[in-house]
Amino acid sequence: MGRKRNEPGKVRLTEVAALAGVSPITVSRFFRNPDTVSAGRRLRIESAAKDLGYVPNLAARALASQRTEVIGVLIPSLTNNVFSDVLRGIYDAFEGSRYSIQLANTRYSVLQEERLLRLFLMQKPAGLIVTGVDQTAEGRAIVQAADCPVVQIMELGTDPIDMMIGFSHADACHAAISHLLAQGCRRIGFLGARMDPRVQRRLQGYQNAMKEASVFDPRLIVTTAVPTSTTMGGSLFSDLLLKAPDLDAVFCANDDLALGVLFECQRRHIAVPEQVAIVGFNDMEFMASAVPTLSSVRTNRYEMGLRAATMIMDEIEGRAVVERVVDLGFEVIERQSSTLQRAPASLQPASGRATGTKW
Amino acid sequence: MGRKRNEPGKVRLTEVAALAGVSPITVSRFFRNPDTVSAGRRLRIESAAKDLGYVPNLAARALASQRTEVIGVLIPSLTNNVFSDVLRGIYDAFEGSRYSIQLANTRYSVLQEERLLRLFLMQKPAGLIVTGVDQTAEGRAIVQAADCPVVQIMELGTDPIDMMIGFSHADACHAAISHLLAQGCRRIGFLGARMDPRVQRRLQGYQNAMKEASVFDPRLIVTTAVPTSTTMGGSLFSDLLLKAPDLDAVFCANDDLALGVLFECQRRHIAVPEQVAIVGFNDMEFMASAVPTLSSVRTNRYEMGLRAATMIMDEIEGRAVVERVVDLGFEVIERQSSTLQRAPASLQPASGRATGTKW
DNA sequence: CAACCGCGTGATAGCGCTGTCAATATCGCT
DNA sequence: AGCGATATTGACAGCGCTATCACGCGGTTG
Repeated sequence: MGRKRNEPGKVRLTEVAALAGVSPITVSRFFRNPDTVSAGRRLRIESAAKDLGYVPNLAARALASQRTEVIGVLIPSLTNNVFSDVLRGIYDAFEGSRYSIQLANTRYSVLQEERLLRLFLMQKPAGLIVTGVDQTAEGRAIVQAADCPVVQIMELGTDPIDMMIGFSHADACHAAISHLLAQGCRRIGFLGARMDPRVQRRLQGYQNAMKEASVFDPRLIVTTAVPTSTTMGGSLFSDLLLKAPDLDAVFCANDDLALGVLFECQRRHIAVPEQVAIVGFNDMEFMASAVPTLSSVRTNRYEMGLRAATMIMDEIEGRAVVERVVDLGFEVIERQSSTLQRAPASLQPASGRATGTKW
Repeated sequence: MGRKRNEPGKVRLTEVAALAGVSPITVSRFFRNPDTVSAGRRLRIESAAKDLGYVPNLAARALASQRTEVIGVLIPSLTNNVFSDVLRGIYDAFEGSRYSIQLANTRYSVLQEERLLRLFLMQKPAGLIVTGVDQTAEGRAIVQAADCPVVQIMELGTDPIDMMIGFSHADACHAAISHLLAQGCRRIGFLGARMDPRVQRRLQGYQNAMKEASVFDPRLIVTTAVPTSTTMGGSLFSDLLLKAPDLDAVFCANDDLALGVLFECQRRHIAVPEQVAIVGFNDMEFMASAVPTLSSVRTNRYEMGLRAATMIMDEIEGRAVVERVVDLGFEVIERQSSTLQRAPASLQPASGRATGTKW
């Protein structure tokens, strides 16, 4: 009965301890906090471990210590480059730290998200980063059960699970529309793909801005549930032209769409910005090199990832995180595609940053 | 001495077993393989687990069973969308399976890669997916020590660690240059950024093709170590124009560069393809919607990820993987940007696929 | 009809590490 | 010299699960 013992050739803490002439617990301490071990033993342990090629067993460590150094990250999509920027920030922040990242993608499904959160829970993660504020009640409960620091990223909301970092998509879009209105545009179209919660909020910002200026017209809105792409930008724009041939500007909920609109304009010989102004969203790198250069709304995605990760680490390591809801703001980048002769570009771009609650 | 016992309120296998009126080991079996437990107990265990909100402890499972269900994935960059396509394939393949993915990025550094492999080793991964064939000897040793299925992706090589899936970058580039030569181009530039091993191999393919056609000229090559971007495409092209004002075509080692070249041509009023033909690499989505549409070399990135993951799972689960080195080939997609009047586009695009060894 | 098989179940011991507490060594100070 | 404070080390037990073997039971086999 029982299981067979300790196959030879296996290198455990015990083997290292034997070779170094110390007790196993001292070796354990050496790996966790070298400073607590005297210099002499430190050297002996170090060389013993190297000689034997010792590799710590993370599972045993996690079981004994009742915690892990795994940070769970939940994002809706791997394809959308918006998230790769955020991820880069997250990975950069954890780089060199003892934490490792477990990445999962929800495919924009809250049920999937729930399932993945449950999976994360089995690992007893040290921290969680989740996208958006639209978790199910069940999802929130699971996160709470994980009993670890949590950061919601990408958006802001009134009821954070724990911590939160993002910006107001509605306000950002509102600012972009205001810019177009200031340029004299009145028939401003809205193109949106995928229509995830954040794009919905941009649409809300658009509607508010248009209504405030008394130029709202539902025919100016064209959306699709299909994911964003450059080609989709072209076809949504074609649809829009049918519904509203008199339009003078287009706001695109993604830069991919904006690029597609630009190409479609080139194809149809529509002058940009003279006949149709274009503004995108996210300020991807290519926007600045297009011809004409494309206006967009800059969002601080890399910084968002970086700071979310830092907030998690601060919280774990007992450094009080005072700013638990961070508004990173945005900036409307005015380029040629939305700069009309009749109203020369102002030198100070409109930018938004939280001063207190929502701005 | 010792540690305090079993705090109450904690739900372990034992608690579920007690409520269901069976032994803990039966509950363990139920979770691992429900079929081995009789129907009556199965139901009792199921409801007991649900009532108590039981969550298995992965660390304990891993420690006791001496294995995990973690697949380690090493890629050089999160920003480069080439890898996000591969990743999507990998995630899709493991979707719904019991495996979870641990993703790490090497930032194109073999030392970093070594460090990350060592980290993976501590988790006793069930499988590894690594990018490229240029691991250090030390890195290969670590991978071998992991004693699990390994797939190298993105390229092919003569000495696989275990399994391999990719295509020949040199051949793919060679085919693209052959296409341009067939169109009558002779002064074909090469633009490359980052110059990682795969881009180096594309450059090699370019050089071979140009030399075979006796039109090689080192002044036609412009590269940079800086990462690729659309803006970089424009500036590399500007550099190239200074070195070789008489060029009639440009091959770009990335589609981002190709887009940048197109914009730079628009800016300088250079007619594409009449004055300068353009071919990119990877066939990103936007290439087909540009004006003019941009030629590129299609690579099967999504399928590569999908199949790499499948190979890993097959190997773990004992299904023999016979095709251990898979050449996915590529396809030169001829679009307007490289279709010259003097030589109308052939209806059958050049495509390459391995027939035996290297083709 | 004994021997045998296979299924479902349980008892036991152990996976490799760390939390806890105790013991000892070292040091500064009165 | 004597005392407490601090640094360093060790013993022990246990983290929650599973590998292994043992056992009972009904059915098949020669």
